[in-house]
Amino acid sequence: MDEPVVLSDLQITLMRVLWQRQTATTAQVVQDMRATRPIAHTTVATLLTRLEKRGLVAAERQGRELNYSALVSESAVRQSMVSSMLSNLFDGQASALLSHLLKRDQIQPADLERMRELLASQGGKNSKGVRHD
Amino acid sequence: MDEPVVLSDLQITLMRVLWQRQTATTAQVVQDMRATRPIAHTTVATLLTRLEKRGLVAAERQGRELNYSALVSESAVRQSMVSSMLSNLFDGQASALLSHLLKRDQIQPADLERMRELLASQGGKNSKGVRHD
DNA sequence: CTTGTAGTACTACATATGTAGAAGTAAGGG
DNA sequence: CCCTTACTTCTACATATGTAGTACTACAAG
Repeated sequence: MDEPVVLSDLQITLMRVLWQRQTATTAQVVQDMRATRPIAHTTVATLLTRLEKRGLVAAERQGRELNYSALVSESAVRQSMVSSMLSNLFDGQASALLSHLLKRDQIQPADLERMRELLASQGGKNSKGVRHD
Repeated sequence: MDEPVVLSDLQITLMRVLWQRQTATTAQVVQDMRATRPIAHTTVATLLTRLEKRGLVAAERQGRELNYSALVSESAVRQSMVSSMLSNLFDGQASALLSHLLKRDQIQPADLERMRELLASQGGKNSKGVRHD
């Protein structure tokens, strides 16, 4: 297993662009990121370079442009960040996290419904068919 | 509302000591933190000073010692960290987070049961009895 | 008193991160 | 061909963080 991947908010915002578009040039990343907040082209370039140095994204030359693509999956990042938060703040108890969610975050009714379904479908008392993707 | 409180893992580890013991001297924090990993007394002192500067803990002189106590609740920290992660990684969908938990983290059966109870007690209003079984 | 002990305060340094200007350069429009 | 545009690369700097040594000091044990 690779080490846990910890990313800052900004880095996640950037990675999300790469996860959505399979691959993206710096300019495209910039464009998407600007949907949220202003940021300089060079800033994004720096971020990408650093992420590349860290082995989290791959850069491929396309003429004079660079085409970036993610080397870590969104799922993997979620994995390490969630489990880190879980063990750090909730004693590793998923129920504690859920409890917090229910108490503090206003959840859309539809979302709540979806959560119920998820739990229902997730093995009852005897969840024999353990599957993972 | 205060700004969102973002803490590093190490800082959380430290805060947890303060949350558990109502109040603690540097030495006590050091002791508790050493339960997990080695760390120098002065390092902890530095961390505490910085957290104080940030207004997250209060220091009270007790002779030549300093007695620290938390100024932010664990709940508040959970709040900001969870909601940040939620919006950053899960599009703000609690169900997506839950789904991830169910898929990727191995949850104790008892914990799973507890989660079901939580959801059951939560939204009687909107649950239209959509049962899956 | 003398001295070790333990505590705080100060200083230091490496790394990560956010931020972006400046310099260099290739490519397209005339 | 020349200039503007669009890119990358380099350099720079402030802040946060992890880590801890050194210096100073009060106090307890002889």
